[in-house]
Amino acid sequence: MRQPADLVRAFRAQGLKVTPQRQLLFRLLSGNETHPCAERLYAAADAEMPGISLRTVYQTLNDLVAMGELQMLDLGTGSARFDPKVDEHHHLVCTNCSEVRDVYVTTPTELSPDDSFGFSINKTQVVFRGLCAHCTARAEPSLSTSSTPIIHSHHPGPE
Amino acid sequence: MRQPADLVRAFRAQGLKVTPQRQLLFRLLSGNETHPCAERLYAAADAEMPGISLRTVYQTLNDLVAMGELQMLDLGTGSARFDPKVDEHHHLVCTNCSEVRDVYVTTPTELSPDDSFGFSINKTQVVFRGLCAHCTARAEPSLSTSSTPIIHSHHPGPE
DNA sequence: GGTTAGTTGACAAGTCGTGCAAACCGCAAC
DNA sequence: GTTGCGGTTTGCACGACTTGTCAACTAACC
Repeated sequence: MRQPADLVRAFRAQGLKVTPQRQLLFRLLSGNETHPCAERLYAAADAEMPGISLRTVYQTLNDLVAMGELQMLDLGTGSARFDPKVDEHHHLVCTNCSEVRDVYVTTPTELSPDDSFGFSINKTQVVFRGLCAHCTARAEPSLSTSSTPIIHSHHPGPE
Repeated sequence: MRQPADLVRAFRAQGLKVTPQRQLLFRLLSGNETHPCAERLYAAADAEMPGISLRTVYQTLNDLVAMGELQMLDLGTGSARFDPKVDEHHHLVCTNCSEVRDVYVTTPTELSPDDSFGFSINKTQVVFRGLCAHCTARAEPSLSTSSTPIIHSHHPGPE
Protein backbone atom coordinates (compact mmCIF):
# COMPACT_ATOMS: atom_id res chain seq x y z
CA MET A 1 0.00 0.00 0.00
CA ARG A 2 1.24 3.43 -0.87
CA GLN A 3 1.49 6.43 1.39
CA PRO A 4 -1.74 8.22 2.39
CA ALA A 5 -0.88 11.18 0.18
CA ASP A 6 -0.55 8.89 -2.82
CA LEU A 7 -3.80 7.19 -2.00
CA VAL A 8 -5.54 10.55 -1.91
CA ARG A 9 -4.33 11.19 -5.44
CA ALA A 10 -5.25 7.71 -6.55
CA PHE A 11 -8.77 8.00 -5.19
CA ARG A 12 -9.33 11.38 -6.84
CA ALA A 13 -7.95 10.04 -10.09
CA GLN A 14 -10.66 7.41 -10.04
CA GLY A 15 -13.39 9.91 -9.32
CA LEU A 16 -13.59 8.70 -5.74
CA LYS A 17 -13.90 11.31 -3.06
CA VAL A 18 -11.49 11.82 -0.25
CA THR A 19 -13.42 12.02 2.98
CA PRO A 20 -12.07 12.39 6.49
CA GLN A 21 -13.16 8.82 7.20
CA ARG A 22 -11.11 7.51 4.33
CA GLN A 23 -8.11 9.57 5.23
CA LEU A 24 -8.24 8.26 8.74
CA LEU A 25 -8.32 4.70 7.47
CA PHE A 26 -5.44 5.39 5.12
CA ARG A 27 -3.42 6.50 8.11
CA LEU A 28 -4.41 3.58 10.26
CA LEU A 29 -3.53 1.07 7.58
CA SER A 30 -0.36 2.56 6.21
CA GLY A 31 2.55 0.59 7.54
CA ASN A 32 0.27 -1.39 9.78
CA GLU A 33 1.78 -4.82 10.34
CA THR A 34 -0.85 -6.18 12.69
CA HIS A 35 -3.06 -7.62 9.95
CA PRO A 36 -6.19 -6.19 11.51
CA CYS A 37 -9.65 -7.48 10.77
CA ALA A 38 -12.39 -5.01 9.88
CA GLU A 39 -13.78 -4.92 13.37
CA ARG A 40 -10.42 -4.16 14.90
CA LEU A 41 -9.73 -1.42 12.44
CA TYR A 42 -13.16 -0.04 13.17
CA ALA A 43 -12.33 0.08 16.86
CA ALA A 44 -9.15 2.00 16.12
CA ALA A 45 -10.98 4.36 13.81
CA ASP A 46 -13.80 4.92 16.25
CA ALA A 47 -11.28 5.90 18.89
CA GLU A 48 -10.15 8.80 16.74
CA MET A 49 -13.44 9.55 15.06
CA PRO A 50 -16.27 8.48 17.31
CA GLY A 51 -19.35 7.55 15.37
CA ILE A 52 -17.66 6.35 12.24
CA SER A 53 -19.65 3.52 10.78
CA LEU A 54 -18.47 -0.05 10.56
CA ARG A 55 -20.12 -0.09 7.17
CA THR A 56 -17.77 2.67 6.03
CA VAL A 57 -14.77 0.70 7.20
CA TYR A 58 -15.85 -2.29 5.16
CA GLN A 59 -16.56 -0.05 2.19
CA THR A 60 -13.16 1.58 2.24
CA LEU A 61 -11.37 -1.69 2.79
CA ASN A 62 -13.10 -3.09 -0.25
CA ASP A 63 -12.17 -0.04 -2.28
CA LEU A 64 -8.53 -0.41 -1.32
CA VAL A 65 -8.55 -4.10 -2.11
CA ALA A 66 -10.15 -3.41 -5.48
CA MET A 67 -7.44 -0.90 -6.24
CA GLY A 68 -4.79 -3.41 -5.34
CA GLU A 69 -3.53 -1.29 -2.47
CA LEU A 70 -4.53 -3.79 0.15
CA GLN A 71 -4.51 -7.54 0.39
CA MET A 72 -7.45 -9.35 1.89
CA LEU A 73 -6.44 -12.54 3.68
CA ASP A 74 -8.55 -15.42 4.82
CA LEU A 75 -6.34 -17.13 7.34
CA GLY A 76 -9.05 -19.19 8.92
CA THR A 77 -9.33 -16.93 11.92
CA GLY A 78 -13.01 -16.35 11.36
CA SER A 79 -12.76 -12.94 9.79
CA ALA A 80 -10.87 -11.44 6.90
CA ARG A 81 -7.56 -9.83 7.72
CA PHE A 82 -6.10 -6.92 5.82
CA ASP A 83 -2.49 -6.48 4.88
CA PRO A 84 -1.03 -3.32 3.39
CA LYS A 85 1.84 -5.37 2.05
CA VAL A 86 0.80 -6.58 -1.36
CA ASP A 87 4.00 -8.24 -2.47
CA GLU A 88 4.47 -11.99 -2.45
CA HIS A 89 4.88 -13.13 1.09
CA HIS A 90 3.35 -15.59 3.51
CA HIS A 91 2.09 -15.76 7.05
CA LEU A 92 2.59 -17.17 10.48
CA VAL A 93 -0.70 -17.50 12.34
CA CYS A 94 -1.06 -18.14 16.05
CA THR A 95 -3.73 -20.75 16.59
CA ASN A 96 -4.41 -19.41 20.04
CA CYS A 97 -4.51 -15.63 19.83
CA SER A 98 -4.70 -15.20 16.04
CA GLU A 99 -1.65 -13.02 15.87
CA VAL A 100 -0.30 -12.85 12.32
CA ARG A 101 3.24 -12.13 11.19
CA ASP A 102 4.68 -11.79 7.73
CA VAL A 103 7.16 -14.33 6.46
CA TYR A 104 9.28 -14.00 3.40
CA VAL A 105 10.15 -17.45 2.19
CA THR A 106 10.57 -18.46 -1.38
CA THR A 107 8.16 -21.26 -2.04
CA PRO A 108 8.51 -24.06 -4.53
CA THR A 109 5.54 -22.61 -6.33
CA GLU A 110 6.16 -24.81 -9.30
CA LEU A 111 3.95 -27.83 -9.46
CA SER A 112 4.68 -30.64 -11.83
CA PRO A 113 1.96 -31.03 -14.45
CA ASP A 114 1.24 -34.33 -12.78
CA ASP A 115 0.31 -32.62 -9.59
CA SER A 116 -1.49 -29.63 -10.96
CA PHE A 117 -4.53 -31.33 -12.49
CA GLY A 118 -4.57 -28.76 -15.26
CA PHE A 119 -5.02 -25.88 -12.86
CA SER A 120 -3.60 -22.56 -13.97
CA ILE A 121 -2.26 -21.33 -10.68
CA ASN A 122 -1.86 -17.65 -10.08
CA LYS A 123 -1.29 -17.46 -6.37
CA THR A 124 0.34 -19.59 -3.75
CA GLN A 125 -0.38 -19.01 -0.10
CA VAL A 126 1.57 -20.62 2.68
CA VAL A 127 0.24 -20.49 6.19
CA PHE A 128 2.37 -21.63 9.08
CA ARG A 129 0.20 -22.38 12.08
CA GLY A 130 1.37 -22.70 15.61
CA LEU A 131 1.71 -20.73 18.81
CA CYS A 132 3.26 -17.31 18.81
CA ALA A 133 6.06 -16.51 21.23
CA HIS A 134 3.68 -15.17 23.87
CA CYS A 135 1.28 -18.06 23.72
CA THR A 136 4.11 -20.57 23.64
CA ALA A 137 5.52 -19.08 26.82
CA ARG A 138 2.17 -19.31 28.56
CA ALA A 139 1.57 -22.83 27.34
CA GLU A 140 4.87 -24.23 28.51
CA PRO A 141 4.24 -24.40 32.25
CA SER A 142 1.60 -27.03 31.61
CA LEU A 143 3.19 -28.39 28.45
CA SER A 144 -0.32 -29.18 27.39
CA THR A 145 -0.52 -31.17 24.23
CA SER A 146 -4.20 -30.66 23.88
CA SER A 147 -5.44 -28.63 21.00
CA THR A 148 -7.81 -26.58 23.08
CA PRO A 149 -7.15 -22.89 23.18
CA ILE A 150 -5.10 -21.64 26.01
CA ILE A 151 -7.13 -18.55 26.66
CA HIS A 152 -5.40 -16.23 29.02
CA SER A 153 -5.44 -12.56 29.46
CA HIS A 154 -2.51 -11.78 27.28
CA HIS A 155 -0.83 -9.30 25.01
CA PRO A 156 -2.76 -6.86 22.82
CA GLY A 157 -5.30 -9.44 21.79
CA PRO A 158 -6.58 -11.44 18.89
CA GLU A 159 -7.81 -10.21 15.56
CA MET B 1 -10.17 -41.56 7.58
CA ARG B 2 -10.50 -45.25 8.17
CA GLN B 3 -12.96 -47.62 6.58
CA PRO B 4 -16.60 -47.44 7.68
CA ALA B 5 -16.29 -50.74 9.54
CA ASP B 6 -13.41 -49.36 11.56
CA LEU B 7 -15.29 -46.19 12.28
CA VAL B 8 -18.18 -48.23 13.61
CA ARG B 9 -15.83 -49.86 16.06
CA ALA B 10 -14.23 -46.57 16.95
CA PHE B 11 -17.58 -44.94 17.66
CA ARG B 12 -18.75 -47.80 19.83
CA ALA B 13 -15.45 -47.75 21.68
CA GLN B 14 -16.17 -44.16 22.62
CA GLY B 15 -19.68 -44.89 23.74
CA LEU B 16 -21.10 -43.26 20.66
CA LYS B 17 -23.94 -45.02 18.94
CA VAL B 18 -23.84 -46.24 15.42
CA THR B 19 -26.98 -45.02 13.74
CA PRO B 20 -28.01 -45.47 10.13
CA GLN B 21 -27.46 -41.77 9.58
CA ARG B 22 -23.89 -41.99 10.80
CA GLN B 23 -23.21 -45.08 8.77
CA LEU B 24 -24.50 -43.37 5.68
CA LEU B 25 -22.18 -40.44 6.29
CA PHE B 26 -19.27 -42.79 6.87
CA ARG B 27 -19.94 -44.28 3.47
CA LEU B 28 -20.33 -40.96 1.75
CA LEU B 29 -17.11 -39.64 3.19
CA SER B 30 -14.90 -42.68 2.91
CA GLY B 31 -12.57 -42.21 -0.02
CA ASN B 32 -14.39 -39.04 -1.00
CA GLU B 33 -11.94 -36.76 -2.77
CA THR B 34 -14.35 -33.94 -3.57
CA HIS B 35 -13.77 -32.04 -0.33
CA PRO B 36 -17.47 -31.48 0.18
CA CYS B 37 -18.91 -28.80 2.39
CA ALA B 38 -21.57 -29.71 4.94
CA GLU B 39 -24.44 -28.60 2.76
CA ARG B 40 -23.22 -30.67 -0.15
CA LEU B 41 -22.79 -33.73 1.95
CA TYR B 42 -26.24 -33.14 3.32
CA ALA B 43 -27.63 -33.10 -0.21
CA ALA B 44 -25.93 -36.40 -0.97
CA ALA B 45 -27.18 -37.92 2.27
CA ASP B 46 -30.70 -36.65 1.76
CA ALA B 47 -30.75 -38.33 -1.65
CA GLU B 48 -30.26 -41.69 -0.01
CA MET B 49 -32.07 -41.04 3.21
CA PRO B 50 -34.72 -38.40 2.66
CA GLY B 51 -35.44 -36.41 5.75
CA ILE B 52 -32.02 -36.65 7.33
CA SER B 53 -31.34 -33.48 9.21
CA LEU B 54 -28.67 -30.98 8.28
CA ARG B 55 -28.11 -30.67 12.00
CA THR B 56 -27.17 -34.33 12.14
CA VAL B 57 -24.70 -33.92 9.31
CA TYR B 58 -22.95 -31.10 11.12
CA GLN B 59 -22.99 -33.12 14.31
CA THR B 60 -21.41 -36.18 12.74
CA LEU B 61 -18.84 -34.15 10.87
CA ASN B 62 -17.81 -32.56 14.12
CA ASP B 63 -17.57 -35.94 15.80
CA LEU B 64 -15.33 -37.24 13.05
CA VAL B 65 -13.14 -34.17 13.17
CA ALA B 66 -12.85 -34.48 16.94
CA MET B 67 -11.76 -38.09 16.54
CA GLY B 68 -9.13 -37.08 14.05
CA GLU B 69 -10.75 -39.09 11.28
CA LEU B 70 -11.60 -36.08 9.23
CA GLN B 71 -9.85 -32.84 8.46
CA MET B 72 -11.81 -29.62 8.44
CA LEU B 73 -10.44 -27.13 5.95
CA ASP B 74 -11.06 -23.45 5.64
CA LEU B 75 -9.99 -22.68 2.12
CA GLY B 76 -11.70 -19.35 1.88
CA THR B 77 -14.61 -20.70 -0.13
CA GLY B 78 -17.20 -19.48 2.31
CA SER B 79 -17.91 -22.75 4.04
CA ALA B 80 -15.82 -25.41 5.71
CA ARG B 81 -14.69 -28.28 3.53
CA PHE B 82 -14.10 -31.78 4.81
CA ASP B 83 -11.28 -34.06 3.79
CA PRO B 84 -11.04 -37.73 4.76
CA LYS B 85 -7.33 -37.60 4.10
CA VAL B 86 -5.67 -36.56 7.32
CA ASP B 87 -2.05 -36.94 6.31
CA GLU B 88 0.17 -34.00 5.46
CA HIS B 89 -0.87 -32.70 2.10
CA HIS B 90 -1.93 -29.47 0.48
CA HIS B 91 -4.61 -28.12 -1.82
CA LEU B 92 -5.35 -26.65 -5.17
CA VAL B 93 -8.42 -24.42 -5.06
CA CYS B 94 -10.28 -23.11 -8.08
CA THR B 95 -11.09 -19.48 -7.54
CA ASN B 96 -14.06 -19.73 -9.88
CA CYS B 97 -15.91 -22.93 -9.07
CA SER B 98 -14.29 -23.79 -5.73
CA GLU B 99 -13.16 -27.22 -6.85
CA VAL B 100 -10.48 -28.59 -4.53
CA ARG B 101 -7.79 -31.14 -5.34
CA ASP B 102 -5.15 -32.70 -3.14
CA VAL B 103 -1.51 -31.99 -3.79
CA TYR B 104 1.41 -33.81 -2.31
CA VAL B 105 4.38 -31.50 -2.30
CA THR B 106 7.08 -31.40 0.28
CA THR B 107 7.18 -27.92 1.68
CA PRO B 108 10.13 -26.07 3.11
CA THR B 109 8.50 -26.23 6.50
CA GLU B 110 11.65 -25.15 8.21
CA LEU B 111 11.79 -21.49 9.00
CA SER B 112 14.94 -19.84 10.15
CA PRO B 113 14.66 -18.54 13.70
CA ASP B 114 14.97 -15.12 12.15
CA ASP B 115 11.78 -15.62 10.26
CA SER B 116 9.76 -17.45 12.82
CA PHE B 117 9.33 -14.72 15.43
CA GLY B 118 9.47 -17.31 18.17
CA PHE B 119 6.45 -19.18 16.85
CA SER B 120 6.33 -22.89 17.55
CA ILE B 121 4.92 -24.11 14.29
CA ASN B 122 3.02 -27.33 14.15
CA LYS B 123 1.32 -27.20 10.81
CA THR B 124 2.08 -25.79 7.41
CA GLN B 125 -0.68 -25.34 4.88
CA VAL B 126 -0.12 -24.48 1.27
CA VAL B 127 -2.99 -23.35 -0.89
CA PHE B 128 -2.51 -22.98 -4.60
CA ARG B 129 -5.20 -20.77 -6.07
CA GLY B 130 -6.11 -20.52 -9.69
CA LEU B 131 -8.52 -21.84 -12.25
CA CYS B 132 -9.17 -25.54 -12.54
CA ALA B 133 -8.91 -27.24 -15.91
CA HIS B 134 -12.59 -26.78 -16.68
CA CYS B 135 -12.74 -23.13 -15.74
CA THR B 136 -9.47 -22.44 -17.54
CA ALA B 137 -10.90 -23.92 -20.72
CA ARG B 138 -13.99 -21.77 -20.44
CA ALA B 139 -12.03 -18.67 -19.64
CA GLU B 140 -9.64 -18.95 -22.53
CA PRO B 141 -11.93 -17.89 -25.37
CA SER B 142 -12.08 -14.43 -23.86
CA LEU B 143 -8.66 -14.59 -22.22
CA SER B 144 -10.13 -12.29 -19.67
CA THR B 145 -7.60 -10.96 -17.25
CA SER B 146 -10.23 -9.61 -14.94
CA SER B 147 -10.59 -11.17 -11.56
CA THR B 148 -14.34 -11.44 -11.76
CA PRO B 149 -15.79 -14.92 -11.59
CA ILE B 150 -16.50 -16.58 -14.86
CA ILE B 151 -19.78 -18.12 -13.87
CA HIS B 152 -21.00 -20.59 -16.41
CA SER B 153 -23.06 -23.65 -16.21
CA HIS B 154 -20.30 -26.14 -15.81
CA HIS B 155 -19.15 -29.43 -14.41
CA PRO B 156 -20.54 -30.92 -11.20
CA GLY B 157 -20.54 -27.64 -9.38
CA PRO B 158 -18.99 -25.75 -6.54
CA GLU B 159 -18.77 -26.73 -2.89
C1' DG C 1 -36.29 -54.40 27.88
C1' DG C 2 -34.60 -50.56 30.02
C1' DT C 3 -31.30 -46.94 29.77
C1' DT C 4 -29.26 -43.55 27.25
C1' DA C 5 -27.81 -41.36 23.33
C1' DG C 6 -29.19 -39.72 18.86
C1' DT C 7 -32.37 -37.64 15.56
C1' DT C 8 -35.46 -34.34 14.14
C1' DG C 9 -37.95 -30.03 13.62
C1' DA C 10 -38.61 -25.57 14.48
C1' DC C 11 -36.24 -21.69 15.87
C1' DA C 12 -33.12 -18.48 17.77
C1' DA C 13 -28.63 -16.73 18.13
C1' DG C 14 -24.07 -15.39 16.80
C1' DT C 15 -20.61 -13.92 13.56
C1' DC C 16 -19.17 -11.80 9.42
C1' DG C 17 -20.24 -9.26 5.65
C1' DT C 18 -23.36 -6.86 2.27
C1' DG C 19 -27.81 -4.52 0.12
C1' DC C 20 -30.52 -0.68 0.53
C1' DA C 21 -32.39 3.99 1.09
C1' DA C 22 -32.06 8.48 2.91
C1' DA C 23 -29.39 12.04 4.47
C1' DC C 24 -24.86 14.05 3.77
C1' DC C 25 -20.98 16.21 1.85
C1' DG C 26 -16.68 16.48 -1.31
C1' DC C 27 -15.39 19.02 -4.99
C1' DA C 28 -15.56 21.21 -9.23
C1' DA C 29 -17.96 24.65 -11.85
C1' DC C 30 -19.99 29.01 -11.85
C1' DG D 1 -18.97 31.88 -1.92
C1' DT D 2 -22.79 29.34 -3.68
C1' DT D 3 -24.62 25.74 -6.15
C1' DG D 4 -25.36 21.14 -7.66
C1' DC D 5 -24.08 16.51 -9.19
C1' DG D 6 -22.87 12.32 -7.66
C1' DG D 7 -20.22 9.68 -4.68
C1' DT D 8 -20.34 8.66 0.71
C1' DT D 9 -21.77 7.68 5.10
C1' DT D 10 -24.90 5.62 8.12
C1' DG D 11 -28.10 2.51 10.27
C1' DC D 12 -30.86 -1.16 9.72
C1' DA D 13 -32.15 -5.24 7.76
C1' DC D 14 -30.90 -9.28 5.60
C1' DG D 15 -28.16 -13.29 3.99
C1' DA D 16 -24.85 -17.14 4.52
C1' DC D 17 -22.89 -20.39 7.59
C1' DT D 18 -22.82 -22.80 11.88
C1' DT D 19 -24.17 -23.85 16.44
C1' DG D 20 -27.42 -23.78 20.63
C1' DT D 21 -31.81 -25.15 22.55
C1' DC D 22 -35.60 -27.83 23.66
C1' DA D 23 -38.97 -31.22 23.38
C1' DA D 24 -40.73 -35.38 21.57
C1' DC D 25 -39.68 -39.47 19.55
C1' DT D 26 -36.74 -43.36 18.03
C1' DA D 27 -33.57 -46.65 18.34
C1' DA D 28 -28.84 -48.52 19.71
C1' DC D 29 -26.75 -51.41 22.97
C1' DC D 30 -25.70 -53.71 27.57
